[in-house]
Amino acid sequence: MFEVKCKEFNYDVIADSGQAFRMGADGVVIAGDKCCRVDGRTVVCDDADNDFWIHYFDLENDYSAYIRKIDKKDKYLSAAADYGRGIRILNQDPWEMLITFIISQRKNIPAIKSSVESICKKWGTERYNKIVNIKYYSFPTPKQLSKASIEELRSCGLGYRDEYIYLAAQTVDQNPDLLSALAGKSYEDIRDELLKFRGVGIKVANCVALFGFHKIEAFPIDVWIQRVLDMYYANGFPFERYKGFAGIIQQYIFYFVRKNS
DNA sequence: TACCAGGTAGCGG
DNA sequence: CCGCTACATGGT
Repeated sequence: MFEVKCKEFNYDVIADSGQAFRMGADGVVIAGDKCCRVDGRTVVCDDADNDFWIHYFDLENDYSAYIRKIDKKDKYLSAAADYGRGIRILNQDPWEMLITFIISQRKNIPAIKSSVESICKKWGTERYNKIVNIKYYSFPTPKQLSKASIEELRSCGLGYRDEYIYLAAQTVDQNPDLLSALAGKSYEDIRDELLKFRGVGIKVANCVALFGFHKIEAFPIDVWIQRVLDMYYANGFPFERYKGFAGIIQQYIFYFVRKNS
């Protein structure tokens, strides 16, 4: 258990910002095989996991510095950043991001959460955390998920994505260091390697780079972001101004447009 | 009940 | 390089 010191931290906003699919409205977060409960600025967890959660919530970084760089003349972006105060780009597991964002394509967020929970319940490990006082299922490891057949995967509501998940699980299970080897590489190298997975296009690759490898220069463009670019930035989005951290800007926009549509 | 969802692959031009 | 379409399923 520990207290969050930074100013820019709002659990409800983070949990509803579409980057993690196992953060509940009740404050319970499941990541990999760990869990915690967030109550305001208190993170309740095993003390042995304090450092894990500090990194998970990216508490080492100062988000007010990014907010200050936003062009005040840009009314839309200023409003978005104000509305999404307390957002942080989480440091999530690359494997978990790869699978969940392959699932995410052409699905709404409640449907994504539902499929992810089904997969965890079927192939994850049942656990109990006495500090948080909950029973939960860990996210399946590549080895665990590699045991799933395409038919079993489809029963989790994956639709045509069943084959994508199956192939990704086989690939990572047979190349256990494939994803960890990417951790220190550049955004471009990571993106290009992710694009080799079947079912991973530019948008999913950018989400995995951003949320799984913390490459904050990645700028995923989904239907919502595209709408904003078309409506408010018809003459071009100022990527140059936000070079190096456009992914954080993107997250404010995504949360803002989705909550106000 | 239609319509849409944090898209991608495969195709034709 | 573009634009177009099929794709399975569930949420609203």
